[in-house]
Amino acid sequence: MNGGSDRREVIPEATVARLPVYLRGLVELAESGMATVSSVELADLAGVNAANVRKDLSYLHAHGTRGVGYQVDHLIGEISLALGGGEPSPVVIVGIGNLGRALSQYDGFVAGGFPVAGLVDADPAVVGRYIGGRVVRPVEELADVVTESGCTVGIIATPSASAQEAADHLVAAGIPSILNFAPAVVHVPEDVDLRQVDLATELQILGYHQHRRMASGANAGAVG
Amino acid sequence: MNGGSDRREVIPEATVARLPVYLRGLVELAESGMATVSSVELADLAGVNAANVRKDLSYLHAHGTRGVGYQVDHLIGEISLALGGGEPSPVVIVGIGNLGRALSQYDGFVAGGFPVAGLVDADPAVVGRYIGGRVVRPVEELADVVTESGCTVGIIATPSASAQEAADHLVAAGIPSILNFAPAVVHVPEDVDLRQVDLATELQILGYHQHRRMASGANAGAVG
DNA sequence: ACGCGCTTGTGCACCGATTCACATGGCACC
DNA sequence: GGTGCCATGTGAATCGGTGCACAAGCGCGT
Repeated sequence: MNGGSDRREVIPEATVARLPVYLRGLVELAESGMATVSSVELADLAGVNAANVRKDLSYLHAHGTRGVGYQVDHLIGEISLALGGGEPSPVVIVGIGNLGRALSQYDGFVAGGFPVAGLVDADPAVVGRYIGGRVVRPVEELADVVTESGCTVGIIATPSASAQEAADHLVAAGIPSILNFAPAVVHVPEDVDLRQVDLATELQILGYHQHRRMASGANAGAVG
Repeated sequence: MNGGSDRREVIPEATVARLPVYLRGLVELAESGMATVSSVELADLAGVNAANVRKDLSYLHAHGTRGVGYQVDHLIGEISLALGGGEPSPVVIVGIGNLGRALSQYDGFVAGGFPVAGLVDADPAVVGRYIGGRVVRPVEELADVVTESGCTVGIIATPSASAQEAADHLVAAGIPSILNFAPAVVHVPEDVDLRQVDLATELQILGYHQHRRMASGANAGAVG
C-alpha cells in the first residue's frame, strides 16, 4: 500500500486551494512578530474551520506542538515548499488589452513569486508598445519568449474569441500551466493544467444569490 | 415544511456556478442559428458531463423534449431568469489602481448585465480623475453613489491592507453582494454575499501542480 | 397509424470534503 | 518532579457533488 519513501504523497485539491491563504496569514503573523500560531487562530485568519486547518497541515507533515501550536517560520517554509518549492515561476501574458495591461503591472504577481517575464499579443497595433518597461512581442515569438525567460505559466487575457487560439499557442510553446481570464471554455491536453478565472461568472453567481434572497424574502422568511 | 408554491426551490451551489457557462454557450448557439441543443452538445460546450447538464437544468424546471433536446431560446430565458431575473445589476468599484482601472473598462461586465455605475477611491490623488468617462469619487461618498445609481454589487480592487475597510464601507452602504479581488480574507455579516477572486492564489495552485508533476516525474511515472 | 431510435430525466452508488468529538501528548506552573 | 491545562492529530459520520446506467417518452419515418 505504501512505499514509505513518499515524503509528500498527495494533497487534496481543496487543501491546495487553501494553502496560499494560510501562507498569506502566516507571513502577516511573522511580520508582526508571532512565533507560534494555533489552528484556531489560523482558521480565523483564513476564514475556515479549525479542524480543517489541522487536517490540511497534517498533509504537509508539518506537525505542530501539542499545547502550543505551530511554529510560524516552519509552517511558512513547509507551505512554500509544497507550493512550488520556493522557486519563482515566471509568467507570460497573452493578450495585452485592458486586463492584460493591468495584470502586467499587478504587484501581487511579483510578490507571490510569479514575475511577469513576457507580453505577447496578436494585434500588430499593440505589438512593439511598451507596457511597464516591457515590450509587447508578437504572438509568433511566444515560443522564443518562453525559451528565453523560462516561463512555466501562461496567462490568457485575450477576448473570448481568441482564447482557444491563445491556449493552443501556449501549449505548443510547452507551457504546462495556464490561467485563463477570458470568459470562454478552452480545451487543452490532459497534461496541461488549466484554471479559469471568470469575472463575469462570479458576478452572475452573486446575482443569483441576490435575486434569490429578494424572491424568498418576499415569499417567506427562510433565508440561508 | 414545504409551501408547494416554491417555483424555484433551491439550486445547488455547484450548479449555480455552471449556469453562467451554459448561458454563454447557449447565446453563441442562438447567434449561430441553432434552435435546439442536446445535453451532450451543451456539455461539450461547457466542458462538463452530459448527465451533469441534465441534472443542472432539471433544477431550473426548464425541461427539454425527449428525443430532440432543449430549446435554446427557452433555456436562455430560464437561466437568465435564475441568474438575477434579467435585471442589470450596476456595480461600484472600490479602489482605482491598475486593476480597478482595468475592471472599470472591462467589456465583459456590461455585456453580462453588470454596468459599472461608480468608481470610488480613498486616495485624494486619484479622486477626481476621469477613468473611461467616469469620475472617481471619494470613498466617503460611497453611500451616495450607491443610492444614486442603485448599485447592488461592490467590487473591491484595493490593496490587501485596505480590503477589509473597503468591505466595511460597502456593507455600511447597504451593498448585499461583494466581489473581492484583493488577496486578503475579509469578513462580512452573514447576510452579505462575498466571493473571492484571487489571482495570486490561482497562480500558486498552478505552481503546486507544476512542482508536484516534476517531483513525481523524477520519482515515478504516476501522474494524475 | 405504428414502431424505432434518440434524448431526457433520475435513482443509486461512489467519491471527496467537511466537521464533530475525543484520545494523545507536550509544556508550564507550582 | 508532578499535575493540570491546552492544543494537536485523527477516526468516523455526514454532506454535497458527480457520473453511470436505465426507464420513460416524444418525434419522425415508413
